[in-house]
Amino acid sequence: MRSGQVTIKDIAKELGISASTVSRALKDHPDISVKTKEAVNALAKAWHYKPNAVALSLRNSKSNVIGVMIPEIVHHFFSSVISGIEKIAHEAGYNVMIFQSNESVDREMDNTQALLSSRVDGVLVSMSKETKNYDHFRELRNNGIPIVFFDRICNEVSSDNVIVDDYAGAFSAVQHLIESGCKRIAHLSAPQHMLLGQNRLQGYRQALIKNKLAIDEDLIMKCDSFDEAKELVPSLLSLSERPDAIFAVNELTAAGALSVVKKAGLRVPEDISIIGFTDGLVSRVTDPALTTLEQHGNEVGLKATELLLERIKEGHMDYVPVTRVVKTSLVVRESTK
Amino acid sequence: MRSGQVTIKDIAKELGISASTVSRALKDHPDISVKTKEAVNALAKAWHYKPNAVALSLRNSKSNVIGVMIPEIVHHFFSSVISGIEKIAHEAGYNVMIFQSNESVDREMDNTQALLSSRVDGVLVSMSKETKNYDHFRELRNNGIPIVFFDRICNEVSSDNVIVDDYAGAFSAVQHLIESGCKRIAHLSAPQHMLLGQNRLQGYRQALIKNKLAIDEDLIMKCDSFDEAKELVPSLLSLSERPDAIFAVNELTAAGALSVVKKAGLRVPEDISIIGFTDGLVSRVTDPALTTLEQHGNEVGLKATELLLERIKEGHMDYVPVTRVVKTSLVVRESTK
DNA sequence: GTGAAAGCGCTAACAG
DNA sequence: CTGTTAGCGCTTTCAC
Repeated sequence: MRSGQVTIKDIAKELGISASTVSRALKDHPDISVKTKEAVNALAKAWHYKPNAVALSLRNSKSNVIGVMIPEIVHHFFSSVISGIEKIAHEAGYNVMIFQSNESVDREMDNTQALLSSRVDGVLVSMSKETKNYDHFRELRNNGIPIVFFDRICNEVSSDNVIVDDYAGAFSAVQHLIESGCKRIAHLSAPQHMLLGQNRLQGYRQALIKNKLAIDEDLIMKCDSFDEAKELVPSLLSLSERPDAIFAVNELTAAGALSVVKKAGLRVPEDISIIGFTDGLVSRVTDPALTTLEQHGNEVGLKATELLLERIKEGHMDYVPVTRVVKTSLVVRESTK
Repeated sequence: MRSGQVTIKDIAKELGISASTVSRALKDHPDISVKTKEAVNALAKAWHYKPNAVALSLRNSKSNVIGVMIPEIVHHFFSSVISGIEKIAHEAGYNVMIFQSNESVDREMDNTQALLSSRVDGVLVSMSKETKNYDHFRELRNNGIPIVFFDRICNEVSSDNVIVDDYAGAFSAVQHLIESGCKRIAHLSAPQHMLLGQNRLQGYRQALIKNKLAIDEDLIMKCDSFDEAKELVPSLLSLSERPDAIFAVNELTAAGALSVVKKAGLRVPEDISIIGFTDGLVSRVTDPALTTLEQHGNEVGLKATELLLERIKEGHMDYVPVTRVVKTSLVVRESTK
């Protein structure tokens, strides 16, 4: 067996013909005689010939690879996005390269260099929490590499976005709580420098306003993890007028809140209703199971990839960016009335 | 701005020198004059020159890419493995390409073709449940591409493996139950055509035997999902001599069992202890929180990648395969005594 | 119908 | 110290 994989040249030599003829035969070029084609194809098959994608990339200045940069893979939302990306990409003949930023801008910038070096045809990005400077993203654009941001998007770089409808989702969550009779609804929120955090808080506020309920700033606090909920929710419960519902910015926070509420001897949902934005399967297994807003990560991945592949196909960078929105859906389980 | 990215040629032309000089200057070759080096580096920086990894791959017959093929990304265990892979790979200057099989052999074979075409330097694989024929993996090997299997390994192909110590993990889980006073321990198991399923069952059996407890086949059933647990566990509880402990093959199954047990009015862990193999964060949020066997997916990814990179470095295929084992650890929470 | 040559970007051997 | 050449694998004019 040759060292390395079989090349067109190997086949050409064996058959006593030229490499170009083999190349044409393999792609069924009309000029080539049936006899030659058959011989070439037979040998290619017998020898397990696989076109060298690297050589093709170089020749065509097209790698058929898309890069994905996310904060962390170990996060149900992101892994479902990747799953969607991988599906669409492979259907279209693209391979997917993964880069984690681990919420660090430095890693993000490093990764961008790797993305640039790899000559990926396009990039899907969800920014790190730390990112405040966007030059590295601009550099991708400047090099003709289209970007689609998803979830954690970046308004400062002209590029396409796919986002979850955080505002509407939050609004509908709170609306649901209100319709079931809740009046004092607390919000455990994400940091406000993230668009996502702002939008969810806005949805919360607007739902209260629309229903003519007072907004009590004491009922709003930055709290977005299981442990933080364990730490901070007790203070909510000891308010003179304690809340009768909690809207949490993600499901783990909701689960933390649930656990605190139960430990305090309060019933869910009778005394306090709880609802969370979801990104995992935690909500199904808590007791009671949590009512949530399904974020459809998979869908986000699909949409973002479709958009990116379109941009790649267009082949130029002077397009008008669009923002596509994936709707959340309310999944009512047992933690709300 | 040029179309496409800056090349060595662009820099050479601008500076009126040859491409090879630029190449050498960029890698600080001792032959090149300081003046030239400075000029080249300055321009390279100003023009944001990035070496074209595709051209390098072609020239060196080395892509610096490793391929990862897993059943599903949306699975906490697998995403933590990928996270470990990505970390080590990027530290070593490798990029990571992701391929999902979705538990389908056909996709697995397709993906293998893509892996071959992409000229990846090595592959990390966790097999699909469906895979019974291993020729596609052999083809990778035959083409000089080292494989490291992890978790769902394949004994029929001569290659390295990294596995979780399912046997010892199961053994220690059951031992823990026995030490806390349980005598009738049920096992909700994975399908037995999977090595993992066999090993966990064996660990269970051996722990019982070692402790001179009877093995009751009625207490062993194939049941490895949340929904299946909801469906099948009631029959366990209605046995004339009902179990006083349940050892589940994964955490979602354990969570399902927990939910059934509680609905039946039994207390956990007083009446029935529950323990599960873990791969996620579900165990922390159930009530009571589940005692589990931590599988250290991240560690599996690290180890597998280290091994693969070693093989790639060795640069030949006549090595003696090794199997590395990642130990599980017992995390005692509230669902056992 | 088929072959020769050139080029994608880069580097290493060989020449000066 | 620097340039020329050739080649990694493939395709695509341009010849014949």
